[in-house]
Amino acid sequence: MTSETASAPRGRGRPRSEQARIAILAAARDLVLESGYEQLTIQAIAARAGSSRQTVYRWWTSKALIVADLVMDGELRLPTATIPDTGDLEADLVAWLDGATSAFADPQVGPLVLALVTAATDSEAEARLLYEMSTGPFHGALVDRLLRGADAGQIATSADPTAMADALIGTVLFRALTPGARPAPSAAVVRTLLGIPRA
Amino acid sequence: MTSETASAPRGRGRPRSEQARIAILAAARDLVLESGYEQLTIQAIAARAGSSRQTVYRWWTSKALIVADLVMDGELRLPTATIPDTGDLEADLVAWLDGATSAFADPQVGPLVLALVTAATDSEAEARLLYEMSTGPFHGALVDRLLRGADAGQIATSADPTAMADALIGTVLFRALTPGARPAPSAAVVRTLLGIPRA
Amino acid sequence: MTSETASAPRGRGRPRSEQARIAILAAARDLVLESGYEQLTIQAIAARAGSSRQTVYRWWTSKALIVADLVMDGELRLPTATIPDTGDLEADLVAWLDGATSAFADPQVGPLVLALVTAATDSEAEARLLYEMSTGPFHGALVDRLLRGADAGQIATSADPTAMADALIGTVLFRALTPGARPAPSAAVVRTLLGIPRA
Amino acid sequence: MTSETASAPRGRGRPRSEQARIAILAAARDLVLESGYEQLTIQAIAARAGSSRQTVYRWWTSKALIVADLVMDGELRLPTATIPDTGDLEADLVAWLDGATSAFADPQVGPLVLALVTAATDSEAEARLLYEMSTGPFHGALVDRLLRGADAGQIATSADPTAMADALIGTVLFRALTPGARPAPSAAVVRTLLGIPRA
DNA sequence: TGATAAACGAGACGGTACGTCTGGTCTTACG
DNA sequence: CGTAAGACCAGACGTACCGTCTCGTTTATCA
Repeated sequence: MTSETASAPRGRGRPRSEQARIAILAAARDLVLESGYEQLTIQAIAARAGSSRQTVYRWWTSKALIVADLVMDGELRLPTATIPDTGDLEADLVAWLDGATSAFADPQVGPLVLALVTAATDSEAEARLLYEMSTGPFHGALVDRLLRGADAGQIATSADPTAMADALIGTVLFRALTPGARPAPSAAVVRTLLGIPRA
Repeated sequence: MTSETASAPRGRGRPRSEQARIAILAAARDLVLESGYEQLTIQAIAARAGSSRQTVYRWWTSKALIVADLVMDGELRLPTATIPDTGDLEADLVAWLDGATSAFADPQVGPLVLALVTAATDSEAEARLLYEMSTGPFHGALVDRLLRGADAGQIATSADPTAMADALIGTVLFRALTPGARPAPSAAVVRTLLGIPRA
Repeated sequence: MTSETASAPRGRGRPRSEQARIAILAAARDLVLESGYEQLTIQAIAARAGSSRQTVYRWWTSKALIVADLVMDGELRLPTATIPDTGDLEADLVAWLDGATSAFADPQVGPLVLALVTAATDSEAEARLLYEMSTGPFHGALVDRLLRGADAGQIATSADPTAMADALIGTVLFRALTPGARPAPSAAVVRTLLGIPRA
Repeated sequence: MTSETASAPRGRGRPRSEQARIAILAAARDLVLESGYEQLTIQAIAARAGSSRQTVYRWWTSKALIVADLVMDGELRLPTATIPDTGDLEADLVAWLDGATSAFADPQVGPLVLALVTAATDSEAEARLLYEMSTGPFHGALVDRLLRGADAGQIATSADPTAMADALIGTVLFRALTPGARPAPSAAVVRTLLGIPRA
């Protein structure tokens, strides 16, 4: 899926090169993983993709949109894209939080997430777009899982599912952005949120 | 306080110009507020400060360090720098979270916080530095307040103070980075964390 | 003619802007005439030419090569580029020497010749290049004219044409570099070299 | 001798450091010999001399004046400072010309002469000063020697001593500035100038 | 089947910012 | 008061990208 139009405009001229599109996204992904979003340049993307800078500019108007397409195309595979549902909410959330945290330590994933965060700080419009494409679905899936847990009576009556989802994702962000801090264990976070006394 | 040495080296040559230091920090603050961290350039800082680029480079080696000094020098005044302590933990935390959230809407504060976040994604070293200088103290103050609340029996036994601080700051980050989302009310977040049933 | 390739490479990309090339050379010529070679900067050339500094750097790697191109492109019009041949060698040489000397007094020419001299002192490689492009042809033309005069018996048998050419050009250099000296009259120089007694 | 005052200022304060003056001139000489006049910087001179830049600026207002002082102080030892007088003018001039030419090949001398030439092209005022301090005396000594030779009947009646001196020094300049050219042998130059038929 | 049209690579264009270097000046502590 | 030290403003250096603009070329649709 491109950032311009969902499907080919089916015009008269030469059709868009799918090969170039794939090569550019792959190059962008590799470069982000190697050096981070700040050091990412259109120049380097085009060079590594073997395409021209003009071709990049023709289809994407900003670095952030390229990164957004990485998510849409599944180039960024978050191992935490789905929240497990074994019936035990606490265990599921701990597993998810641990998985997300360890994913940031993976050089194949961490830099891309930071890239999304940085791109989000560029402008509010991009932040909204990226939220809809990446963070939003996660948040929705979390709320769904929490509601199922609530139905099963696995959440304290004091807890609000949306607030819990905010806090869970926020905790992931906090851990990603503060490599110097010593975060609380995932189990402690989940128990705190669920309102379940320590065993 | 400079990024080089805490106090003047009292050497033989011409002493460092305090006026230039202040002008540079003020210029950096203004430019961040106007256009954000991404658009911030050393060139523009020096021009607005009426100093030379060389003077900036002499004392700061990166944009992130300038932003760090903004925090140290109090150029970035977070209205949430202190956590209130009225004896009612729940009310205090709600007030703090509301204050922090509304602060992000203030054009005098929000862009600076985003600048800190972006600077943190630049490199792990800068992330650690910025954590020690800005986020870290907040986190510590939160934990302190929570411990006092725990002593007063205002926290569910299931809750872990460090986990709560992580989640609270994470929630603030989540709100800051997702302007498109509709976050849960502060009261719901705090109640969820404290494990206190809805009134 | 550029300093890179003699003719257009007939490549695929956007062709080199002849307008920019001409504007840069004209700007360099004007600036040399105004302030001399030492004060000449790439920055000022680009600014006056209305081009970017990068464009200058793309085609010329040093100030000296720009000056060399001034000669090649005829921007530097030496009124002594050709040695007259009326059949009277002595008169021709006196005319040439007077012409060359008065040319140095011309603010349109003198500074450019000094620029060539200064550029030649920069490095031996540049000196060789400039010699081949500017001084060398003069020297060759002088030797040719002298040989024709020798055939006509207008040179003393003691005289060596190459030595005479060296001395004539050397005399021009001497006059150019020593504005404080009172040089001998051109007629005396030529008579001395030709070995012809004073009338 | 300094470029400021001929004699000690005899003031009240601390007297000028003769050691600094000598160290600066020596440093300037070494740097010119190593890298040429163009690459010479006040910064590098002061650093090598172990003095401060301010001290250099206090006593010399331009690079050219430092080079002028090098000549005055004998730091630049031209092996051709005196014209031999064996009674045989032709042999003396050939010896002088050969000596001057080979001196330019000496890395201890050539760069300094080129430095003088470059300094002379900087401005007319400096050219006059340098002529009076370096080239002028040479020229005068040459004329003197030629007049003695003329008295001895060793010069063609067609020759003019001043013109010959101009041409001789000019020939030296020509050789110095055109490393790519193949100059005429010194004997040929001298014979041409003297008007003496080839043996 | 040939004209048309759009995308492609290549690469030059005017810009802006980089980080470094040097030029001159100014301000301190020391001798 | 001269000196070494060193910070100051100014500005040129050469490099890297930016986003735009021709070029020649390729690959489709449509007349």
